[in-house]
Formats: sequence, structure tokens, C-alpha cells
Amino acid sequence: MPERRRGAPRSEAARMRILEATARLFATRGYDHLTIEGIAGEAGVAKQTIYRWWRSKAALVSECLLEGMLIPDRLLIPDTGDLRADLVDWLDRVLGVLAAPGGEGLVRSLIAAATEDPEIGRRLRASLGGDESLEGRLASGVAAGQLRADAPLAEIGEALVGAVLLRALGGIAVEDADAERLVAVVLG
Amino acid sequence: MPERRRGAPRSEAARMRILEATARLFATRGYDHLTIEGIAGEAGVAKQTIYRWWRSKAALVSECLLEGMLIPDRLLIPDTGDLRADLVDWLDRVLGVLAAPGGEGLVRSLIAAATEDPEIGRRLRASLGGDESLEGRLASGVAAGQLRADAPLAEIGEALVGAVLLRALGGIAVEDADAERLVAVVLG
Amino acid sequence: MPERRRGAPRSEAARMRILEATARLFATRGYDHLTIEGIAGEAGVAKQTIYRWWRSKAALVSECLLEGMLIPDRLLIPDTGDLRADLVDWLDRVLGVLAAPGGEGLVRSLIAAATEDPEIGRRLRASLGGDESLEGRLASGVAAGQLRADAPLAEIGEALVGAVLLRALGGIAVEDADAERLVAVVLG
Amino acid sequence: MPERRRGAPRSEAARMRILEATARLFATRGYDHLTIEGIAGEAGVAKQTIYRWWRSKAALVSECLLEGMLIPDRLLIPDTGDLRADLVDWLDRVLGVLAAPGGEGLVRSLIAAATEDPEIGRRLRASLGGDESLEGRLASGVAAGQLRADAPLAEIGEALVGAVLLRALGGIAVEDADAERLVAVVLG
DNA sequence: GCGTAAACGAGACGGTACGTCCAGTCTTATA
DNA sequence: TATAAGACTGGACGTACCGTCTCGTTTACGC
Repeated sequence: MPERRRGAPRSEAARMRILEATARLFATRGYDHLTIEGIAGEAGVAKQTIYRWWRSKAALVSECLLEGMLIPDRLLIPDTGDLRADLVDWLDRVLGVLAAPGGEGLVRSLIAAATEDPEIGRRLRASLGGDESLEGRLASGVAAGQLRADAPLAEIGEALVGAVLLRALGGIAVEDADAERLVAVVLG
Repeated sequence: MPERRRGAPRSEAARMRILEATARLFATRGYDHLTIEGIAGEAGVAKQTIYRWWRSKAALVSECLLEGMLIPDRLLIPDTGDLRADLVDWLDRVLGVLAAPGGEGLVRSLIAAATEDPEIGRRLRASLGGDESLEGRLASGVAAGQLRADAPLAEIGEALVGAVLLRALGGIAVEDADAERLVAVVLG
Repeated sequence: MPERRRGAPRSEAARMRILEATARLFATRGYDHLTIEGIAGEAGVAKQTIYRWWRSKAALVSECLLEGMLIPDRLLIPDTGDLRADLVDWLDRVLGVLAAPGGEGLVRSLIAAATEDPEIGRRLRASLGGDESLEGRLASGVAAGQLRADAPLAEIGEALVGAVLLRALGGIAVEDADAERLVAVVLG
Repeated sequence: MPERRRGAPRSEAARMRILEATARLFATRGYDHLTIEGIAGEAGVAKQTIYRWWRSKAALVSECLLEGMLIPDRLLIPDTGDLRADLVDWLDRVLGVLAAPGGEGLVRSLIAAATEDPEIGRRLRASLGGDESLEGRLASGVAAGQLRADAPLAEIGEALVGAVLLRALGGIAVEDADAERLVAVVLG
């Protein structure tokens, strides 16, 4: 017999309306113009309903990130068998987001959110190409003999993603060969 | 006879009190608990005096950064002739700041400031080991034949500094061999 | 055959816990810091159980008043045969409550409750010395020939109780001879 | 040389807009539907400007009362030389306010305000016929030999005004002869 | 006894207002 | 004209309760 809490159960509808409103406002206004009050209004929800389930704006964004509502899914790493080409391809697309109108704002907003909650930082690393995709692809490269077995995969990932963040922060223009050069650096 | 504006000249004393107050509060409270009002109070200055000379909190922090009031100066890169050893040494010290109490907060605060002003991002990259020191050291490594002449120095620097930022964001604990591994990644 | 509704009957235990909690909180925190939520918590009862049986905080207080849970019962009027002495004695004790620590707060709270529900006003007038006691005592004075037969008993009572309320509202300190003077005014 | 504070002086325009808005909303909605936010909105003023100068809703109402913005000024006591007739006349008008539509609400609201701030209680007693008018008229009655020289004027006033308040609280309907009876009670 | 309808505890929900903080602008008097 | 002081509008903060609502549980009548 399962222990059941009493009282009305949490409203899934409200939860989704809140997350969707958060994602919508995050995309349009950016992280630091995001307000709890604005989200509540957009979601048609009482502020208290937000505070009941999330400790802060950052926690809300973190959950959105986890649900994949903030980062476009076209940033997955392909696996054609050629590790270097796949990395360059992927990095080109990531840097392309930076170059796109609003794209830099998106990444900066994600970083801003991460400065308030380490969990976001970790999820950002994972989502932008961390455990599931980037490191997985690197591991697959190891299996294919395109990378030494003892290569520090985590550090390679960090170097790539970190370089992207740094560019977003600095507002540095992206050139065509950048992806190639970066990949060359970390793959040797 | 030089054209001179009339009225009182800008008070250098006020400017310094403001910058010092900013640096002090930045270090103790972090960037997002930094307020113009708080700075004005701490500096014994009217809010308007701040708004007259700086456009925003970020601009204020940016100037502090430029004056070297935010980042400890022990992060310079040595030049013993051995590029790899020097980089590991420097990176160890940088990561050591992250591990030190308050150190992670400092870096996160710097990143938070950078998300509001690209100029801060660029200065951060420069200060944390950019143009003056890191890339200079790499160039010196090229001259010493320890790095290929066509090595993409900027990208190597980005990868290293970016990895540091990413770790600060994720609150990832630092291990002893991390510096060595990261340097190995970017130097091949 | 009596029409009987089905389902569980009203819980007398819950009713009493609610009234007692109300009286307790009314006495300690005063009427305007009284909240339905607080009462429910104190009584170990669901909010809905309160709303099911009472329309408002004021109705709740009104019932407490009716049950004699709010006003100390030492305020009854004696009947020694000497009307004037009895009134002075009683008024002395009433004003004594005002002067006692917390006593003024009690009366002010009762007045505050009365402003939200005329029924409370009427019960207050009755409880503080209205129909059952004060006017009864006055009528007994008429019978004893100490008051003219056509004396406006209701108005005499109103004047006395009203003066007490006014003093409570104004926070006016009470002197020894006040009771005597007031009685002298209304008895001529 | 007068000690002068620096900084902008208090805005008299804002002060008046706030007091007028308070009086307007007090009259239309009553004391307990009065909100600081509502007043600020009605007055076109920031909430903080209210909190800067008044500690509470009650303090605001108290100042309105002092400025004579809440109580109609037709409640002054005449002095025709006949004390009893003048009192009956005045009391008739006061009770008339109670009987008028909205009048009872006004008095109840004033009482509600007084329960939160003794100062309001005192001003209420004064305004409704206290020191300036009622007691003055009584003193004049003493001079005219219509009242004994040692008559407790304060208590007579309290009894009259208190009776009015009590009626307002109880929602008791007013009859024609009530004023006469009440005056008869207190004048003997 | 057994179904069922109401009462009950718990507590989530959309709201309103609270009192505080700070942003950025403005108005003074002084230097 | 720059400054210290500080009042001003505006807006978001996070909290406290409101009164309503849904849950699952308990209770006692009427079949």
C-alpha cells in the first residue's frame, strides 16, 4: 500500500503553463529581464504557485533547461564515423547560433542563469554538448581508434564548450575557419 | 589658450572612492547583490554622481576590472623557458583560486558582470590570461620552437580560459591533475 | 417521521476546537491579527470546515461572544438594593479591565470586530452590560423607586457603555472618581 | 543662520493628492477596503512616497481627520442660549448622519480606524463634538446657569458621543425622540 | 452489513495586498 | 558646474491570507 500524501495533487497543467511561459519570456526578453511576476502573469498563475515549487528564477530556468525547452535541438552531434568532421560540423552550428540574430543573447542569458545556480552550469555543459552528446561522441571516436584510449574526454569537452562560452561573453565575431581551428587545438 | 569648460572639474577623489567601494562590495557581496545605492552609500557619494559618469553597474565594474582592482595579480604566467610546465603552473594557480573559499564566487561574479557587458567579457579574457600574458607566453613558446609556428594561439587561449569559466559555472571540484590534463589537450 | 439528511453529522468536537482556538488567538493576538488560516492551524482543522459553518471571521467571533468565551464573567452587575452604588461598583470593574494590561486591547478588539458585523455590536452592548444585566438592574432600580418609572433605561445603558467604548478607543487613562462621575451624569 | 536640511524638500502636491485620495476612497469604500496600493494608484503616487511619510493606513486616516477631510462640517453645535434645545438639535443632526444612506458606514469606518490608532479615537471624540464644540457649548451652558458649575462636562460629552458610537456599531435604527431622550439622560 | 452522502484533514490554486528594495530621474543648497 | 542629500515615480521582490477547489479518508444513516 503506497504512502500517499493527502490534499489536492500538484496541477500538471499549471506546471506546464509556468515552464512554457518561462521559456517564452526567456527567449524573448532574456534572463535578466525575466521576472517571477511576469512569468506568473504570462502563465495565468498566482505567484505563490511558482514559489511553492521553485526556489528562484534560476531553479525555474534550470528545469526548463532540463526539459529541453531552452536550447534548440539542432545542436546534436552527428556520428558519421569521422570524428573530426563531425566535431567541426557541430561546432559550426553552435557558433552559427551565436552569430544568428538573438543567438548571442540566448547564450549570454544561459550563462547569466548559470551564474546564479551551479546546477544550470552543469546542465548547460551537458546540454550544449556534454555527457549525452559530446562526450558520447568522443567515446565513440575512441572506439573507432580516432582518439587515444587514454584521451581526457571530459577536458576536451570542457575546452570546446568553454571556448564557445567565452566567445559569447566577449561578443567576438565568428569567422568561417574558427570551428576548424578549435577542433584542431583540442584534437591535436 | 586651451578651451576650458567652466564650473567645478570632476572630483578625482569621488571617482576613486566610488571605484574602491565598488571593488570592496563586489568582493564581499558578489555582482548581483551589488547596487548603485549601496556603492553610493559606501563611497559617501550621491547616486547622481555615479550616474553622471557611468552608464550602469556593469560599466562601473568594467572600469574596476581595467584598473586591476578585482582580480588578484598573482595570476601572471611565468616564463622559465618550458612552455608546458609554465602553463600547468599558471593553470594550477588559476584553478587554485576557484578552489579557494570565495574564489568560485569571485569568478562567477565576474562572469555575471560579463553577461551584461561584452566589454567586461573581453577584459575578463584578457585579464584572466589573455593578450598581455597568456598569448604572449604562447608566442614566446613559438619562438622557442615548443609550438608550431602556425599554431592558433588565440584558440588555445580561449580553450584554456573557457574551460576555467565552465568549471566555475558548474561548481565542479578541482583535482590535482586537472591542469596537466587541460594543458595536454590544448598542446596536443 | 423527521426529514433527516444523510452523511456524517456536524462534528461537535471540531466546532469546539475552532471556537476555543478563536478565543485563544483573539485574546493573545487581537482581532485584526486573527486569521482564518491561523485559527484552522491552531484548531487542527481544515479551512473548509470553518468556511462551511461560518461566513466570516466576524461571525466566528460573534459566536464566541455569544458563548461567553471572550468577555470575563466578573463583569456582572450586583444587586444590593442600592442602584447607584451597584452601578459605580460595576463601572469601576469595567474601567478596571480597560486599565489592566491587555484589557484595553481586548476592548478595542471587540470594537474592531463590531465594526464588521452589527450583530457583534448588539451582543457587545448586551454582554458588556446590556439587556440581561444592566438594563435588568436598572429596571430593578425602577421597581425599588430609585429611578422614575418613565426613565429611558435603554438610553441610560447606551450612555454608560458608550462612554466606556469611547475611552477604550481614545486610550484615555482612567481615574478613580470616573465611575462615580459617569453614574452621576446618567442618573442625574 | 537656520539649520537647513539638504536634498529636495517634501512635495506638498504629493501630500495633498495622497490625503485627498485617502479621503475619497475612505468615503466610497470604507476603512477596511482602503488599501495603501489603492490610495497610491488613485493619487498617482508611488507607494514608497506614502510609506516615507506615514507609518500606516491608520496614520494616514488620522491626518485626514485632522485636516477635516472626513467629517462633514455641518455637525457644529449651535448656541441659541438654550442649552437643552441646542444639544437636541445637534444630536438630531448627528443621528441623522447615521440614518442617512452611507452614514452608518462612515461612522463605522471611523471607529474601525480608531481601533488601530488611539490618536484617531481622540480626534474622533474631538471632531464629533469634543473639546472645541461640545464641551465648549456645555461650558457656555454653565455660564448661563443652565448647568451646575461643578457638572462633569467631559463625562457628559463622553456619554453623548459614546451613545452615538454604540448605536452605529449595533446598527440600531434611530427614532425621532431618541435625541431628546439621550439629552434628558445626561442633563438630568 | 453495505452503499452512499456528507463532513472532515490536507493542501493546491488564482488572487490581492502587504511592506521593502532598488532603479533611474529630479530638485535643492552648497562648494 | 559638480557635488551631497534626498524626494520622487515605477516596478519587482518574497510573504501572508483570502476564499474556492480538489483530493482521499472517516462517519453514520437508510436500505
